[in-house]
Amino acid sequence: MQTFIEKIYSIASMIPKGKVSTYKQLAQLAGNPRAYRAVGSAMRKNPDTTIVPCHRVVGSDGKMHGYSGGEGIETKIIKLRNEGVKVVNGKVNLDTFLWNKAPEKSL
DNA sequence: CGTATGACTAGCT
DNA sequence: CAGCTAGCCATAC
Repeated sequence: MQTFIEKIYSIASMIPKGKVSTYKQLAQLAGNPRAYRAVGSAMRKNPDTTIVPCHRVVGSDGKMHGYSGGEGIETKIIKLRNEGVKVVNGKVNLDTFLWNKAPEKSL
């Protein structure tokens, strides 16, 4: 059993390209929907952005709160756009880019 | 073990 | 809509 944070890394690392997830979402998948605060701490201390695409993690409103890499938010937005995610007004349309942990086969 | 911090979220003004 | 407060959890010191 690793720390809660390590679990977060594992989940965050499996977020598909062109999709984003929220801190609360990760907390839920980790098993602690109330630990979204710890999720943010994990991202902040993230050991490697290459294995932990924290730039694909945004807030509940699709808004980004911070980023430890590059220029910070700026870099985060650029990375998302490079992944195909449209960032408008510094926010992401969760209705379109929110990562569904269970991609339904039909809709 | 207790205190302090943080990339959060929801509610109120 | 924007700004602030309170509640919340895990980690670091």
